[in-house]
Amino acid sequence: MENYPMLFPCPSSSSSSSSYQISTSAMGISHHDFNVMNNGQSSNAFLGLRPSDESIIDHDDDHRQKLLMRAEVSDPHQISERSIEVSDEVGDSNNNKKKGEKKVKKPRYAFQTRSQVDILDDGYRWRKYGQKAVKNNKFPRSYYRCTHQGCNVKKQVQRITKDEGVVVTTYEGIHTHPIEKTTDNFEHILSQMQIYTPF
DNA sequence: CGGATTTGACCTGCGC
DNA sequence: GCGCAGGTCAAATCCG
Repeated sequence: MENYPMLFPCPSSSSSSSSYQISTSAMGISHHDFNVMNNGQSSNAFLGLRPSDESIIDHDDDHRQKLLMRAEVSDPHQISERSIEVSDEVGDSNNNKKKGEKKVKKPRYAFQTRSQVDILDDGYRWRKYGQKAVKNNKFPRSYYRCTHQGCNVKKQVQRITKDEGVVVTTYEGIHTHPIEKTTDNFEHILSQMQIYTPF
């Protein structure tokens, strides 16, 4: 089984409606329930019955709408919490922009993880190319690029002021290559997360 | 020595 | 047009 990025926009969605395929194969999150928060309303989505399975989450046509998903690990002994934000900014496939052409934004996926470390091992190799202080946040935002040749995926990592234990990782673009480390990637992330207990 | 990181400068988009 | 904030570049530096 090859490993692909955890999330990617549905490529076959030719209409203007926005749907997303969630590939759970990359990180083996095949047995976790996802509670999808959408404008305050929640509905359940179960992602990835088997490692090769994909689920599609639809949402309505508001062009810049974001889905907020809260994921909880089913195992009660290993309760952690993370949320995934899907920013609906999928451009056309033509990324080489010429002069005067409108800039095409790539889809972005943001993950919130409760973790002591900023950099989670997601199986890809990243090179840092910038760091910037952001407004209303005492922690700087770091900018990374995938080091794989020809792969233009970027990610931003930022710890939030409101809750210093939470790291927001934003991915931009789609990897053009399989994941570089194939073993236990998601377990690795889980092991780096602080256990979250609501009490 | 080569690849990764740091960091100030520069670029760009956006709101006023 | 101007200023601000976010994003990127690239030279210097670090480090294995």
